[in-house]
Amino acid sequence: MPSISHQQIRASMLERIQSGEWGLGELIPGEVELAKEYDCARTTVNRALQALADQGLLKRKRKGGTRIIDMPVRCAKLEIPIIREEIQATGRAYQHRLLQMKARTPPASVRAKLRLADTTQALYSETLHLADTRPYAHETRWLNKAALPEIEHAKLDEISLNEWLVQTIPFSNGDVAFSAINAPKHIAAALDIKEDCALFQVERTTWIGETFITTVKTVYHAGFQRYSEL
Amino acid sequence: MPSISHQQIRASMLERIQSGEWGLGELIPGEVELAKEYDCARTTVNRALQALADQGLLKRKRKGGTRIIDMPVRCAKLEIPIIREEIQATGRAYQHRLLQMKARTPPASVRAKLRLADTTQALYSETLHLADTRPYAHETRWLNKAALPEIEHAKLDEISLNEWLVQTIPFSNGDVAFSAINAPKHIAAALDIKEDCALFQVERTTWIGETFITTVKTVYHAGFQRYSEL
DNA sequence: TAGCTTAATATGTCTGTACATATTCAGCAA
DNA sequence: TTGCTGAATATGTACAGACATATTAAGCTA
Repeated sequence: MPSISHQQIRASMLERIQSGEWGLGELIPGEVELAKEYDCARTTVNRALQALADQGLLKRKRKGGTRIIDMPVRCAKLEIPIIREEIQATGRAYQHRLLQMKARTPPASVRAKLRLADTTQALYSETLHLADTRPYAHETRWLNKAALPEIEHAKLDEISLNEWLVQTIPFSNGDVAFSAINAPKHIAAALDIKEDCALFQVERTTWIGETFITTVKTVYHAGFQRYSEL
Repeated sequence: MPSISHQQIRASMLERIQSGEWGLGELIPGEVELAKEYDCARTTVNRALQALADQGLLKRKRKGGTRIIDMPVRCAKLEIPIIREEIQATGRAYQHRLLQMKARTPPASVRAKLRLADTTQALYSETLHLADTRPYAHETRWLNKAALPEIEHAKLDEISLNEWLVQTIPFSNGDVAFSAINAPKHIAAALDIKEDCALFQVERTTWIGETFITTVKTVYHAGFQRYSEL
């Protein structure tokens, strides 16, 4: 007879939390006691507890014991897919147009994000992504050339700059900010909508270690929604 | 001399992935081999590998081995704090105003979200959240009365409906959608901004098991940003 | 009473072993 | 060739034991 699994324990504990058996901020029994209750090794209970703590439902402290979080903070795990994937996943055809691309001296806000010196130039680009020939998103990007000398040889007419980066620097660190903006004239024109229409905007900056790679603003078509479970 | 920890192994492996030593979609050595390399128990390597797999960098299959993800999907862990906390964290004073609250027959879209029958009534409310007396966010909520009979006795002049729910049903399931909207007239008025200004909107529906609790639209003040690392 | 020291304690984590389970692959049969 | 069967194999996971470490609480001292 197989003994209880850490997943079962985790599920059982989740229920005890959701049902209110273990109330907000309350101290729950120690690992040894729970191990006795579930009739398994302490290691197994530990694993279940750590998972729940990772998930943000428990707070654990040495000697202090484990307690239910007092002020639960909702967390949403948002996936930010590659635009091509996102479009093709809905069965539509993907296209992209490189509207602009040239080396320029970036404005101060971008210099700050990429940690660039005042005089340094960076690669500026604007790309339009289309789904079945209809505008899907508009992307404004600044790229630190020093971080990516290979960029000169990339065939950016075949794959989008976006995707070239994912292939070249697949696992970078980064931050994101979500916001709403009124469409400025040139973006409204590109997306073929009225000026001042409310649009969903994602700003992202990525780096590896001390090297700042790129910062990008993606503005989606009108009515776009980003969805997630929690 | 203490032996290597699973965190160190994890960091080391992350580096090997980021540096490209282990390329996209590539098969990496098995647990036993890595354990030998890092001079530790297989369990320890396993733990590190599982963490990286959870994080979405690796894909593991029994007998198949462990490989680097071929098409990495960026994930942002977004925290959705209680508005009061969010405001007080910036050192400002929090206030809220219950603008409206009454039982009504919800429109079809809300009925669908809360899985309500055509005739059922639900509790409708509008709340304005303020930071230092300035409008911060406007909240429109529908609440399934059947799921929460205790609502009648809640003192909603003392704490916001929002917070009453967090205390009563702290750990529910849910989904969220982020989008941008042009401020409709009544929200523009409440937030004291111009009509049609682009605003960040969060729509959330929560449930426990088969019981649908509430659905809420939160519209934030102009210029609001939701930030996250990835 | 305030401040320091020490013991008690709950979680954190590594080890080595054992067995479970999914998946691949080679070999054989129809 | 197709389909089945069983062996090989990499990960998944449980266990017991040991030690590490942070933190609290109690006891002692000035």
